[in-house]
Amino acid sequence: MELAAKLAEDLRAKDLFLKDVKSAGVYLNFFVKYPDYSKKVLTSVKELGEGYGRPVIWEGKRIVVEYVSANPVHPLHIGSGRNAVLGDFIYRILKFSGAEVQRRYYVDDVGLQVAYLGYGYIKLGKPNPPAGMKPDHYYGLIYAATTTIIDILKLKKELDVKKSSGNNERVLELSRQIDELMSDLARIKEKIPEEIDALLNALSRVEDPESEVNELMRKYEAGDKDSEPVREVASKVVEGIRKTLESLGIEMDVWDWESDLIRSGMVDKVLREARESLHFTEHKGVPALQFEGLLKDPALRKKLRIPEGLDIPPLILVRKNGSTLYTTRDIAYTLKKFREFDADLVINVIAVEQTLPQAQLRLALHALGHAREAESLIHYKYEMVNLPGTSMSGRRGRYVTVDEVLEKMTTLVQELMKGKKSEAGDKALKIARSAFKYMMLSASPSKTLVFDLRKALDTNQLSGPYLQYTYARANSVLEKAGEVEWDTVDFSATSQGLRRRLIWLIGKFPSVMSKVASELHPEDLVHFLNEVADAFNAWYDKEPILKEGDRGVRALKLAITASVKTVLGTGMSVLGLDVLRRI
RNA sequence: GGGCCCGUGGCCUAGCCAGGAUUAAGGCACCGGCCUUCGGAGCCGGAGGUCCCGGGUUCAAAUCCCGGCGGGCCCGCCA
Repeated sequence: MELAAKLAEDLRAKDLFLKDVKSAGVYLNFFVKYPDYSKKVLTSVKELGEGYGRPVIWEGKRIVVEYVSANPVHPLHIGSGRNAVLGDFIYRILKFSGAEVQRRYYVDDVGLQVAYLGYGYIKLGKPNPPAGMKPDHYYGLIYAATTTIIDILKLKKELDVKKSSGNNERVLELSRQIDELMSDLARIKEKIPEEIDALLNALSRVEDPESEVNELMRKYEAGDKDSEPVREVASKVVEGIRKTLESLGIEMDVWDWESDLIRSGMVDKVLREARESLHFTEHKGVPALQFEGLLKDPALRKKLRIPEGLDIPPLILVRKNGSTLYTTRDIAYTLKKFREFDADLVINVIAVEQTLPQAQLRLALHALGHAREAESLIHYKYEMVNLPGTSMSGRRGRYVTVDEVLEKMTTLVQELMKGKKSEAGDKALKIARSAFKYMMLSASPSKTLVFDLRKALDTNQLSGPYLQYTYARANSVLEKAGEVEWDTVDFSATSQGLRRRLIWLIGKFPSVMSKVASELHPEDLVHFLNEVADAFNAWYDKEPILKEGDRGVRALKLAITASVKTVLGTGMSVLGLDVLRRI
């Protein structure tokens, strides 16, 4: 209690827009000189404009953000959509905060998944998509069909064996699994019936398709000519993905192909480094790194942000057939990202399910002598996006694509815009994609998202457009008003009701932004902008702005409106929502 | 089995890390109002809560600690 009184005394002595400070029990009550504070806030917004609220915490840093990086085997689904939207937010907030930022997409064309697609593609005689179907959608179906058929054939083989051996329990289980896959396949077949028949026909004549896929993968990694179609089909899928990102308003600076990385010799170099490392081992007969020694050091664990209870198995570097594994290549790729951009920090936006390999990656970097890179590699995690009832699966063709969500939302927005003073063009898309991004940004990344398309398309739940609408409303008032007469603003009229609250919120914006920038939590900014929009709309309804008779008060109201517009505009553009003067 | 994450009115989401002055906040859905005035994609009012459960720490717990329960994810020569 005495401490509070003492503090009050001290604070009173300093001049921080404070009228008075009183202690009340354990609390300190601050009384702000509202006219002075308001003047400071509003003129700051006026002078700094779009720079108002710019945090300085990343000033001068060089940062690489890797995001999306979906495998080139199917279209972007809404899980990748969450990744894309979050990654883009990170790019924007870092850039706004003064960092040099580079956006990279890692095309994993060397892995097993692309080999499956390439295999099906070759078996079908390298078909082109039918007219009107995007390549990523078409080849996504081929990919799902190929993996599903191969799995069915494999299970059937086992079923035959188990039947003759009389293992009834296993027979039932296998039959059930096969039925499930058959129904997945039937669903795919509705879209590409001819291809499915051709694939079934071709694959059922192959003795062991799985090992052929593996062989194709090995050849591709080795740069064998026979495997060229793999790159070809992956490129077509990537082109489709690029289009989807474009319609989301998301661009990349660099597209890195994993196969190029291998051809550059960087992966070989990593393998040589690994063999010389103290942590090198043979695990089950193949080269690996083991981290037991490193994990015993609590200080290092902390530096590398290895979750406390996490058990880290050895990292296998090379398969028995000589091909490398994803994380092995990712070691080389991480070094490439650091070097090519001379980066202080590399942020990987990757789903939480990859926590373990990302931790292994940091440990491996450290083990190979790249301590700085290991410590400066951030895994920005986000939780999964599931569909009501099920989870998505690329291998089975069970997913909701970003394209179809955007398309449906755009149509919906167009309906709503009918009869309004809507200008044509891509405005409906801009509103729709902002609504989509808003959904992805408003929930904490640490929460699982259940994506319900019906809810996404519910007109009344389009909260992204609410911000756009409020911005357009403020803009409209200002356009009608002409210039804000800053010299005549009456700052003494700032202390009541909603004006006071609005100025308070506007003044809070810089501290909100620096918290958001340091923690990279988009949801905090989303909620703040909602507060601003709510306060502005309530105020707008209560107090006429343009019709205000008192010149000084009118100028004040316009200054507040202009500041709200600036804050909303800056906040929305950092989130990646389209800022529209009219909607 | 082990590890990590999540659990807040019917549904969704803030607040939790840095415990107090928020009477637990906002949106959807629900009920009732507001278009002769600056953009009704809006505003005002109402109803609706065991902050998953149980202990503990504290003057004070949605918030911290321990133990449960429910859901998601991981524990591959997949990524």
